[in-house]
Amino acid sequence: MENFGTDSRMQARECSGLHDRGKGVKTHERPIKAHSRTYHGIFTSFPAFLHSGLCASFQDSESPVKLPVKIRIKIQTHSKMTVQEIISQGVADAVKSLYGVAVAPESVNPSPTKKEFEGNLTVVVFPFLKASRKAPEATAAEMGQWLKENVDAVADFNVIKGFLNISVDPAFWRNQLLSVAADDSFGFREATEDSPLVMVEYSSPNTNKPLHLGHVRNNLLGYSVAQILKANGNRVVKTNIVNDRGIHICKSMLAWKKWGEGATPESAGKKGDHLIGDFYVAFDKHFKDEVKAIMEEKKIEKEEAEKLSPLMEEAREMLRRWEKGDEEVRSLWKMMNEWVYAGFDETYRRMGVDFDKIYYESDTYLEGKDLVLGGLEKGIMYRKEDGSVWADLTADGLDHKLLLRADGTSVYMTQDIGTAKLRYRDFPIDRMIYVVGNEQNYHFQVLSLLLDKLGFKWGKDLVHFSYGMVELPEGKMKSREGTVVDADDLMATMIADAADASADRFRDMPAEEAAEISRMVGLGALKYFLLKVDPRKNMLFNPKESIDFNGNTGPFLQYTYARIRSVMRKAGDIDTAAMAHAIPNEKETSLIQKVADFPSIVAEAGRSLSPALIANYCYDLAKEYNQFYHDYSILREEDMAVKALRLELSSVVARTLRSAASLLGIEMPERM
RNA sequence: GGUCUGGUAGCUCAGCUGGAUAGAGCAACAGCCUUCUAAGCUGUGGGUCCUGGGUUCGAAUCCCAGCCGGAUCACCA
Repeated sequence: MENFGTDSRMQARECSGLHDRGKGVKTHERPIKAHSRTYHGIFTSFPAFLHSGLCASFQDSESPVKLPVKIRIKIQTHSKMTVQEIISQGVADAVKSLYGVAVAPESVNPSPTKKEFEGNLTVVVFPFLKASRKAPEATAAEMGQWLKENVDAVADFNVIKGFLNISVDPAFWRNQLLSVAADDSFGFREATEDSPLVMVEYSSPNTNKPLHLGHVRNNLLGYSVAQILKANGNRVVKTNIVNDRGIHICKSMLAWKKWGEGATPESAGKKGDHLIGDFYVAFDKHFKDEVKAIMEEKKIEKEEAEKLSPLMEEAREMLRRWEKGDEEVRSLWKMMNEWVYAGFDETYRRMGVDFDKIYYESDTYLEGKDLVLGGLEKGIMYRKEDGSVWADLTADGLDHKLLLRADGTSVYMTQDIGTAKLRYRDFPIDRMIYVVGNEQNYHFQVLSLLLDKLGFKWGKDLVHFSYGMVELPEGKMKSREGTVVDADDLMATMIADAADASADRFRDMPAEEAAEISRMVGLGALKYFLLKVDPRKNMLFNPKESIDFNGNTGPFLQYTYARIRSVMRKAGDIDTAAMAHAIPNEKETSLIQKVADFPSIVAEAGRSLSPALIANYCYDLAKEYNQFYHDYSILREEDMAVKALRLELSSVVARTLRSAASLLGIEMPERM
């Protein structure tokens, strides 16, 4: 059985040093186990982070809304209220005025009215029944009447059971549109010097093979989370820990020495990471053959035969030489790693992700030792008779954890402690987010505790952004033969498919522009496909069924954007003055309402670190716009005020779509 | 076995800080391009929201128990 969820673990057993955080692909095939369960939890156990200062304040532009006389003074202190905020405040005032009970406006939370009912915003009045001491219907009616009389924005209301549906004066929606349009950074919050400094670690590959689908999910999630945090006014440092040392690299190196015949990326005409990956596969093939031969010759079990393998012994010897700093091994290692980095850089560039600071495990793997020994002195750790050093975490509901072997060498955990130390030395970070697959949940739980004990202020609240595996249909994956869903291949396929799908449209277009659009669309489809689902969930990827370009997809968003841009090109300047008296119709109103939601979506995505939330918002907005586009003409509209309003609305929708998509790393083509 | 986690339409998924008749896309079927881009729009069919209890005016959503799937519990990383 091939299983990508565990291949590195299995190899690691053979010796030491394989640490590939960025993966996360496995076959659909499952081991037979009596009872087992999976962890897909995103925030392992550090909810404090979620409630700390990551939410945004937004809505910045001047809002010319008129406020009701009675409460004007109170509201003037918040001169930039959105329609929703006006209603929330109004409801709070209604409860106070009618029933003498104080309610926080933030707790009111009016929701968009369902399509089947009349109105824009709905308030559920059940929570106020205690205050009113009346039936739901009577309470809703009373509050509705009060709002209609006292809040200018409220044009009308209706009551169904305990639901108070409020119709907002369309003029307020128009003013909302104007205020959104005037805000160039609508939905985003600028970072200041005092903003929290957040470090996001993602990708984290091994240097023995190219990036594959699991890394793609990791990279896109990490990049998107960083974008979302930035949009919420955080200072963000994107980082990557490259596992550039260990037995796995030695295997590739050994294979290259034995069978490589001096091949280089240039001579082989291959990206460096792919070339190294090939040698890794070659090693494995020879190793397997060798083990099989030994098993037959000596009539022993596989495990014993593996121990006797001369090939593996050679690899181990190479690792020992590497650790001693042997010049020949080191220079080969350096050369081959350079090839891999060149290949990775190309993949990252194509994917559109980047890093502010890259750490290499060869630099950090010795770093944690001092901290552990320091912890030993402080009594945080203890030493066993054999000399190994442990932490006792039973008080926290976990086990004893080894930190230094009897021979004094480090383990994975120690390395991560060391890396944390270096990072904190380089950046005074307030928070740390590790984008690593859910298989490492336990590791990060322990790491959090240990860093906290060792005095890292962000240790306790570190976030393990834990995402699910990408599963492939049964039998599809043959890792040892190197037939993973390769990141470069996948991207190339998507782009080629996009080009095919667009062939007709590209006829009158320069080849260069056509290629650029295909690139955006192909990658947009891939990114949206991977980001629209809840990160916690395992996801199925069937390479045979290519990713769709229709329906709830990235290209759908891009198409909507390109369509609007096309209209805007034909429209010329918007007559803003004409718009002053336009009254939006029902559809326009609901679109404005949708757009106005964007800042709160960004804030919520920041709180819950959820690219999927952004993706779903994009889809809803595009869907709504397409309906509007279909039902109403813009350029042919004869009423200039209405035309101006529709243009402005279209322009704002396009801008919001582009902003939102940028949080997912998706680019918007001007035409397609 | 302990811990964690997922189970919503044929398929892929939203909804989960409790609110109205559970929503999309794909697939199937039926419509809409002399009109701003049909990668679009409209409609039809399709559901024991895993099961059973509980809390509540109200549960897909919260709690408990169970069933099914997965991860993890290494001197591997």
